[in-house]
Amino acid sequence: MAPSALRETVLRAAVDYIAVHGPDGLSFRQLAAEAGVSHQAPYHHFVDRKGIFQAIASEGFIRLAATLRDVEGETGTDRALLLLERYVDFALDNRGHFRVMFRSELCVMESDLALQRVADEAFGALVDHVQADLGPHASLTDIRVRATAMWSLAHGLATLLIDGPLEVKIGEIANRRAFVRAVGAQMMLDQSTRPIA
Amino acid sequence: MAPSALRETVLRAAVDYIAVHGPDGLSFRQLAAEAGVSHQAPYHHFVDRKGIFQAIASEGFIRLAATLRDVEGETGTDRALLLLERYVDFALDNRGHFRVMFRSELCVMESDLALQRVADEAFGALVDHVQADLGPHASLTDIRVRATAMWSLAHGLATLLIDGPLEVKIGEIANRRAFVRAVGAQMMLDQSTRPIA
DNA sequence: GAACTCATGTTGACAGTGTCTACAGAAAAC
DNA sequence: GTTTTCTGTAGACACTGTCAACATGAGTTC
Repeated sequence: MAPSALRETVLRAAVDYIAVHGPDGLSFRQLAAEAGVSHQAPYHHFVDRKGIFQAIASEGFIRLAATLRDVEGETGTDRALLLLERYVDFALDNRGHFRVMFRSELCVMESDLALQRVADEAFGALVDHVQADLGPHASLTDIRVRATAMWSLAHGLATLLIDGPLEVKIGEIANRRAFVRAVGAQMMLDQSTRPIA
Repeated sequence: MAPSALRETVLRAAVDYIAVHGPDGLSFRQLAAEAGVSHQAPYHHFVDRKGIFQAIASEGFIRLAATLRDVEGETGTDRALLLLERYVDFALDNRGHFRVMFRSELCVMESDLALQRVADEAFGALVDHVQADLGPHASLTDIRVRATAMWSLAHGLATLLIDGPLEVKIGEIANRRAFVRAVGAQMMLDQSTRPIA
């Protein structure tokens, strides 16, 4: 067996489970059983039950950072819409990771410097885009506010799509991409160009 | 003892616990012990472990609906900003509820029609505001998109403030109210009136 | 008033869980 | 060649949600 193949096996199984059932019912012993090892074997790869969540979150933030860094758009609005779209895509394509990344009870950032660093990387990617958008003379406050606004919109939309009652409340969403773009445009285009009812 | 005083006691204790530690580690037996009853007594008031989460979510949606219905603002922007502010306030003042309300693994809407109804009420309050804003000739699509955008922004911001690494990433937020308003204004004012860097 | 129902509590048992400790062998380091 | 480290096993512990059986007392029905 390749070095730490068990770690990889267990990690994949955990991510898959969480993507479907959420993180709460995840059982270490069951993961071990599925992997065909004793109930204690996984603990040599993850200190804790929390350890596996930290690993998943870390992987998630690395992917998210890469996703956001990849975004390139001409104008500010273009870029903003793309960022929103990619963020939501990431969340839906990586439910198992996304559901863990923002749960402070599961993966405590404070105690894990490495996790903190990759999370910084992801948020840094967003801030860099905003900074490039607003120009070199933007105040720190403006950057913080705009970055938070964009992040909130994207995060809220992603969360409501994954866990929330959005689709139940709002009806079937035929074309998700188009819907996400419309939501983004609703917020990020200036009023004059918005389709007014 | 008043009728179902135990139910109330356990419910309060659970909400308080969740507000601090999150829902995952919540132990029925511990709640029972704290209330000074046997470990099975609470099960006469909540069918399940999930039952208590459903009860908490239900209470939360009722409060949220009332909060949103109370909002009255002159212009559309005024009202939108107020809705955002109240949503975030609600989340921060009712962490115990908020942390449960949007976790589909904890409280499955599909199986609980009453819960579904109160959740509808809350989202309906938002939609009504949007509808009043956009006027009687607004298309259903426009209403859906705008309501989703506002809800996403509010929900994302609230989530990031409660559970997420926002404050860690963005630095100390001296005046939360002002910051929330600034984030809202960033998104909801038209470009011409935005403070451009 | 007697009998019955039902809500609310009790106790005991069960399998499943995370975690601790102790131990075994194989690979790597010295 | 010896020692240390990595990766696995096994058993035990307290704790959990849940099931079943039973106690009790208040209200209802006849």
